[in-house]
Amino acid sequence: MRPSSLQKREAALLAAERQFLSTGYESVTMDSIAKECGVAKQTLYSHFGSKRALFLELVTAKTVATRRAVPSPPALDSAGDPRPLLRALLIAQLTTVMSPSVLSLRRLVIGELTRSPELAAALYEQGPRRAIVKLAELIAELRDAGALRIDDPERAASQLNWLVMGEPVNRAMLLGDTAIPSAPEIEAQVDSALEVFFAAFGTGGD
Amino acid sequence: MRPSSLQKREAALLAAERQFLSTGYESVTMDSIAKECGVAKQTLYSHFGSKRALFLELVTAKTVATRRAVPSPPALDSAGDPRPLLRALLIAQLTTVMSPSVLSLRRLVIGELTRSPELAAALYEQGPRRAIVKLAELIAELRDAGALRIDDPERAASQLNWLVMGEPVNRAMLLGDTAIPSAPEIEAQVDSALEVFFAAFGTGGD
DNA sequence: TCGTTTCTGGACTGATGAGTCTTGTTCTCC
DNA sequence: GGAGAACAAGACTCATCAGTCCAGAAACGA
Repeated sequence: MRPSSLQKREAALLAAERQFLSTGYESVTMDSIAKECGVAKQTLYSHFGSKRALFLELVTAKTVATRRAVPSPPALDSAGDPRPLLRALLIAQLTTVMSPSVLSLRRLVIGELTRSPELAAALYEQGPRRAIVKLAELIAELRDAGALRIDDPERAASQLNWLVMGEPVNRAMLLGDTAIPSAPEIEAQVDSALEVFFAAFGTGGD
Repeated sequence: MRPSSLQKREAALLAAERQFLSTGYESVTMDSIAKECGVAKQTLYSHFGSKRALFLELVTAKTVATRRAVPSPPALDSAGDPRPLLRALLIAQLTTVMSPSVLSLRRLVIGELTRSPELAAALYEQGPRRAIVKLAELIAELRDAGALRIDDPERAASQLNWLVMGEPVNRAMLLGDTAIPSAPEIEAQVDSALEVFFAAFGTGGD
């Protein structure tokens, strides 16, 4: 294995990512990928075997990379105000989801659902499912610390998650990247969701 | 215009709908549509002009048809319990959205976003946007009747909408039609959303 | 029944794109 | 410096598909 071989491989994945994410599977050609990353078409085939295989590898890698980009919930520091913790986590999650490349990946995978249900299932597990599980863990801790009045943390996590994500994700899916909210808008979205959440589940003040 | 001509046209749209919704735009051929509806390819072209035009007409018609399938909120009958009204409307909306053909349409349009942003924008307006506006109207009435404590009915409507729709829509987008909830599950989903909503915005009892 | 319009069936064109093959070149390691 | 692997460049095969063309059959209106 030549060292330059790996570089070419990375360059190919990068070009493939850009093209697949921006125009979908069908309308991308192996020639255009080869041209963009300055590599012979044959090299693509010797590295990945087929267009489909390249696509699968790309999407899988991107899915995993995105999962890693979402931070874990912060440790619970004694009995401080629970809201800032939830607020920070939700802002981080929403900001990650609202990035153009994550949105494109989501659109791409949804469009390919019939052809590659495994990709979509993986994205579901690594994305929203995982986010909600993380959220549920934090919510359960807060409940145990007496800061929330909640029966089913998992359900509450899902509700809070979609209270935050529903509108922005739906808009971005159908209206494109111009509908991506700014940082202050993201904060406002999280804050108004938390108002509802704490009005429903909060114990003490506010 | 021959009467049989219209029938052929309808048959063509039906076959096109089935095929486009189940496998996406690119992988459908004019030959396969012609074959399925028992019509010569030339007839398709004389009716619709091109594959793209057929697709656009199909999706537009289907979008409008779906909008019409969602019932309007019922009239406010004096000062009864507000919950059954919201409950009935939300169940109807969620049930409509959770039908296989509506879900497929949504997936299809999302996958074609780069190629046809107008279609996606139209779906957004006729679908979620419209549902939320309807919901906001009802919520505003309930607020005026003293049943809810709410500043911004439109925002509250969006929150309630995604409290109900978020989880099921996301699952159906990524996990396919096997993730469609049953009727009792739909009711349970609406009920648990309404619990949160009324805990946050309700005035009196409960 | 006659003339017109519409449909059929299938052949045809032209373009495109996945995947292969060939020839020669450039690395890397020994 | 030489052997073998990985690469470049591009020609080539083969299949598919949108859209056209045409000759004949069928349906319609008057």
